[in-house]
This record gives sequence, structure tokens and C-alpha cells, in this order.
Amino acid sequence: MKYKQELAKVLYEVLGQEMQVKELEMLIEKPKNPLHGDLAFPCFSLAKLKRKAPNRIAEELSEKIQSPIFEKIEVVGAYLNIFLNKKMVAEDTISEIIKQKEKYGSLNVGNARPVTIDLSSPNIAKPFSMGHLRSTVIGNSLAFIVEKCGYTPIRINHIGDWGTQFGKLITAYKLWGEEEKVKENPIKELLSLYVKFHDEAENDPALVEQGRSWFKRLEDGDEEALALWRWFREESLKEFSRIYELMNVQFDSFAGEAFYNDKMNRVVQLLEEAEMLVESDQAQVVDLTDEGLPPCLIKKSDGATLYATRDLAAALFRKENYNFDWSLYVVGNEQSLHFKQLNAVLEKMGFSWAKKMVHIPFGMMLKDGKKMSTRKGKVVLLEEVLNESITMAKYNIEEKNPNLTNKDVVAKQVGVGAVMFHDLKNYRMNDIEFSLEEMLRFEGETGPYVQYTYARACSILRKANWQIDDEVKPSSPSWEKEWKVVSLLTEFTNAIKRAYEQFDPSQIAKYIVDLAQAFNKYYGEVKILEDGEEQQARLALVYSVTVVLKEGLRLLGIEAPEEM
RNA sequence: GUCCCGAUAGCUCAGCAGGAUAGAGCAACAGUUUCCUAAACUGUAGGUCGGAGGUUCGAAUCCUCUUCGGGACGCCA
Repeated sequence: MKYKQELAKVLYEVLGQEMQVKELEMLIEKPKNPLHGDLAFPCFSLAKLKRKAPNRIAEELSEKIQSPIFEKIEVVGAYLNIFLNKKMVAEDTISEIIKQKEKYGSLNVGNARPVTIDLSSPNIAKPFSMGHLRSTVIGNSLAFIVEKCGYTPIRINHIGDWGTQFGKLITAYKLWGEEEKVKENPIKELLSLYVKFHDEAENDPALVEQGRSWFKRLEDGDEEALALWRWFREESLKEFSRIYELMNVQFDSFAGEAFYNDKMNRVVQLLEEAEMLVESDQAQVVDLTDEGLPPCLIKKSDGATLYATRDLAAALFRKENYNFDWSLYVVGNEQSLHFKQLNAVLEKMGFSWAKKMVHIPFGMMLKDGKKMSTRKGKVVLLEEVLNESITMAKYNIEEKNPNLTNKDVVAKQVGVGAVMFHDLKNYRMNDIEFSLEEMLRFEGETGPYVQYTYARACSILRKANWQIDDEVKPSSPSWEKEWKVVSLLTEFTNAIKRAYEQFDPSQIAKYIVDLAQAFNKYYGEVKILEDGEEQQARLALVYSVTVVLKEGLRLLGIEAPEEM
């Protein structure tokens, strides 16, 4: 990054006023082919300005520019290829990592301002499905990323503990439920009641009506309805917390939908005062035709509220309570219309901060190419997948490293890491076809691969008895074989910046895979522990790699065992 | 019907504020362990970047159209 700026500056000095430093910097690229150096400047656009052949310009520039950080400048056609001074860059970078340790790569753009993150948000009385995994894992990672950029993240688990579904569930329980069975296996039993309700409702529309009226009773504070609701809620939360513990995810707030029950009148009132509410088929809606959107439903014909009402209340509450700078919603792509409407209504109400509310959508977890449906009971349970992955990791440990001391702890770290990394490594908008085989893969571009690389590096440092000493400057004559690793280490900040700007954790995941690959290649080529004057420099590099791999994994919410 | 996503190697995906021969991993095949953890490394093979136009010195990348897949579109969330 800073090397790019240096090149832009040097070019600017030679070129004079023809282009701004910023423009030049934008033109500079990182060649894919290492034979083309570390930085390249294509002269095509300059050729147009100067009305001169691009390769002539490249020639001329190559003779004029110079800087102590350039080792060599080559001209290939219209390209100016810059080779950086390996010794200088390597020793600089490694010293910086040794000095900053896990702070390396931090970006200070947030000034400690709060960022609320709406994530996970499972529904009570429904199993924690693979679909919720995505929101949990992406949101959790974004919280770390945003924090790395200087913000204060606030993780909010907006539990789905309110809505017509509870009317349906209560109806089903009253009709077919047995207390004993529910107590034995709460989620499973409640889910089968829910599924049964939808099966039966297909032939009996009166059931849906009953469900609706039970929900109305719930909203009106009916004791029987409330008691059942509380019970379902409690049992569900118990189950969820087990999963969060496995994944090591923590929240700052569990304020879910029910939390906003007493805050919705105010929203309705505000909308009324602004004369934004319109009656339509006995329901109350906000018209959004001017915004090119379908109307937003605020109140149903029976007076009960909807999720849009609750989300409006939640948005107001979060602004007032946390005064967020950004408010992120990590919610599936299928809800993007809802969030557009939400934004539009808030803007219409005159809240300019609505612009700072960002929906962060992600693709669906598909089963056989189709959406998984709770109603049809077609879900894959996250907990089962996690446990299977942990078992698999344990098996691998027994095979490969039977003398490991804390096998169960490491098996958990690796097994869970595999599942989490699998979800984070790809661009979040892609749909994912559920495949247990893919998720439990421990080789190639996977979480365990990165963890393994880290463990190997740690093992070397242990064997060498290497101690961190902030004063010692690593020094080596060539840095030739370690150059790829070094050059990736300098890129860490860039990866973090991209992840933040695009709210995309996969940027970090891809980066640490690249770094791990480069390190493993180096490991295969060079005997790091071999005695000699360069050994200390190599060890300092290995240490730098451990710092960045561990920090990269941490930003994804994944643990890094030192042995595995 | 309208709107939102996506399409790159057999499979899963990178690459996309345009740049040099389109890259990984998995699967396949062939190798590497008296040597720092083989969950690794090396090599071989594998491509009309869905299709057609357009903009440009230059397009996987930008624009338009089109095909296919997924999703959303008032009383679910």
C-alpha cells in the first residue's frame, strides 16, 4: 500500500502536472505474474494525453524515476515494472509486526463510534437451522472486522420471539400437544407440531383463522397464551445458547421482537401524526409509490402489528439507545424488499440516519437446489452438523497426532472452525448448496488448512525456543525465497480494508488462505531451523506469519490451536 | 407480469472503480517422508469466462438485449 503511494509520488514528480497523484495511484497495479515485478504502471492512458507511443513513455519514465525502495525497474512493452527492494521491505514489515503484534493491520477509521449489528436472529420454537448459521457467522465476523477498523461493535440478537407463528403454534399445541413430550425434547416436539399445523391447514383453512386469533390474544396479554409463549421461549433459548457456546459467539443484547411490543404504539402514532398511514383493505399501510416500492404494511385488518412495525420500532430504539454510526442488518437476501421499504418509511418520516442503516444480504442455503422450508420440516440442524464435524476432527487427531494432550478442545476448535470457515470463504451473496461432505472437508482451502499451517509455524517457534524481542531487527542478505510470504504480509491491511468497505468477511478468508499457501510452499522449500546466520531472520518471519494467521482467523471468529 | 440476486475447468469457487499468457481448491493421474506436524508439498491434465451486440488502444470485468437457475412481490418473518 505505502509502496504504491511511493511509486505514485515518484511518478508525479517526474510527470509534473499531467496527472494527479491519486489518479496515478489508481492506475498502478499488482501484476499477477511475479516475473512482472511487485508493482506495475501501464502507460496507455498517458499515451493518449501525451500523444506519444506508450512504450516510448515507459522507456523514458524508467530512466527518470528512482527511489531507495525500488530494486529494479524494467520496461516490457507499455508497462513499467517495479521490483521492490526485498531487504528493505521485508525487514521493515517484520519489525512492524513484531512491534505491533495482534494490532498489526488495524485501521483507525471508526474513532470508537458504535456500530450495531443485527445478526443470527433465530426463531423461537424452531430449530437453529443451517440458514441461521450464515447470519450468525457473517455478522459475528463483521463485528470483529468493524472493531479492527476502530469502531465499537454492538451485537444484537434480534430473536424471533413474536408473530403470528406463535398463534399457530399455540393452536397446534392446544389441539395435539402433550406437555410430557414437549418437556422431553422441546424443539423437536414443537417443530413437529408446527409442521403438523401446516399439513392440516392445507385442508382446513379454519386452523389459520384460529392461529391468527391466538396471536391476537397473545398481543392482548391473555394469560394462558402468555404462559405458553414464555415456556416455548425459555426452552428454545436454552438450546440456542448451547450452539452459541460451541461457536464461541457472544451477544450484547437479546432484545428480540417481543421486546418492542410496548414501543410500537409510538411508531404508529408518529406515522399518524405525519399523516402517512392510509387504509387499504381494512389494513393500515404507508404508501410508497413515489419511491417505486409496494406499500409497507403497518397494521393488519384485525389491528395486530407486523414485522415492519416492529423493525421500525427497533430502528428508532437502536438509534436512540446506541446512537449508532452504522446499523448493520445481516439478514438473508430474500428480505431485501423489506429493508428497502423500511429505509423508505424512515426517510419519509424525516430520519436522515436511515441512510446509515445497511442491509447486508447473503445467499440462501439450498437443499437440492431449493430453499429449505421449516414448515415442511425440511431443515438441516446446525448442531448435528457441528457435532459431526467435531467427531471428524477428533478422528483425524487420533490418526495424525495421537499424542496431543487436549484432544477434545482442539477437536472442537477444528471441527467448528471447518464449518464456520466454509460459510465465510465465499462471497456472501452466493447461494450455497448444502453439502455435508464439503463442509467437513479439512484439506485444501479450508479452515483446518489454515489452522494446520498456524500450528506448524508455532511448532517451529517452539522447537527453536524463539522469544519475541522488540529491539532485535531481523536481518538477512537476500529474502529471495521468503519474498512471496513477505509481500503477502504487507497486504494484510488491504484485505481488512476491503472486508470493511464491502462488509465482506470472505476477503479475510481468501487472504489467509493465500498466506497459508505461500507459507506452506516456503516450508517445503526451506529448512527453517537449519543453523546459520539467516536462521533468526527466518524465525522472525515465521513468527510474523503466526501473528497474521491467528489474527485473520480471529477476525472470522475462528480459534487457532497451537498444536493439532 | 414487475423487481432483486447469480451464471468462469467435471465439481466448489477466486478474479470484476477495464489492462500483460483467465487462477485456486476438490475430484483424476504421477511423484515427495532416514528431514521443522504428509490436515502438507511438487508435477500432469482440464476453459468459446451462459449467448448476442455495443463502448474502448484493450472487456471475464462497463452498457443494452437475451437464455437459464434462485428469490421477493399486503395482512408470515
